[in-house]
Amino acid sequence: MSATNTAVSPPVATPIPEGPCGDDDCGIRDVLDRIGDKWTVLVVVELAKGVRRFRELERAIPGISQRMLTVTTKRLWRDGLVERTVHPTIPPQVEYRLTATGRSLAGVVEGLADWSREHKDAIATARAHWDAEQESASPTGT
Amino acid sequence: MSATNTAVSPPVATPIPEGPCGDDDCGIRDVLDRIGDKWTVLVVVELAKGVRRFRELERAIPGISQRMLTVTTKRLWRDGLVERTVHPTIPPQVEYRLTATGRSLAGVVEGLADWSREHKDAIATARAHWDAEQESASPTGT
DNA sequence: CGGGATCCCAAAGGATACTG
DNA sequence: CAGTATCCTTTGGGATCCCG
Repeated sequence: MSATNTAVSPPVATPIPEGPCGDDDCGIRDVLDRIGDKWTVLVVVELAKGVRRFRELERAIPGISQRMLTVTTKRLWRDGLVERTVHPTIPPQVEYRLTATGRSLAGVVEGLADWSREHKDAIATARAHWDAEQESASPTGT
Repeated sequence: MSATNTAVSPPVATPIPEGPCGDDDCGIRDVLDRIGDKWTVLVVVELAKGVRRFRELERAIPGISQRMLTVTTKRLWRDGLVERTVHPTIPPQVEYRLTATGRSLAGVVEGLADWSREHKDAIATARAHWDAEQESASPTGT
């Protein structure tokens, strides 16, 4: 099958680059490649609250498409950050829960959220200020 | 070794205010929109080491294009995370340095890097396991 | 040196339809 | 319910040229 595009099936080729620390990278790229996408951390945060089924996650994370939820959970599962329990009932029931590694990630992500809450006002202010300056510096005409 | 949580040491006690964090987002999206791109944190980490000129940053961060460095630094500047000092000499000289907010972000990012270093092996292993299982579960051709 | 402006491509992600 | 397969739009970001 010639997959023209990135579908849901192949998360197969995602290299884990080497992170030489002490000089530049530190392996930060590695983390960001893992959690820097649009939904991963939200799923992790939600799962940090307890076991969730697919639908529950979908409802708990407003705006996520079911495709992205599938992709994201699969990726987390693959990386050993979540466990996936399938109950072969009808209708099917699948439970997701964080592994120990996943929980540690949730802890770190807390630090991010914390930082965000602390500084988001300052950032918004700085941004507004900057925008004002730029506008007065380069008036667009009319 | 591990900065499991709040790694930034806020000047005033921030005991996780109110509870938007008990329902969904937490404001994590906000952080990720800011640092989730390809270069921002690398620039922040580099600037955490001291004042840098444009060229110095470019050389310190292998792979970055000068356009992305411009975009990234400007974004950080706009958000009040870096200061930008222009020396109107010939040739021009522009210095970048982290603001207090920027430094606090660098601290948080340290937590991420920390987590990455701790768990990257486990993740790589889990991933290899997963891939093996999936391959044996859906043989592509043989 | 330190950018700004443009072009262009690749990847991420949203919408929808189908299945067990 | 819990996915999978496709299609299509949006965005990120690399390459290149030009300018003060």
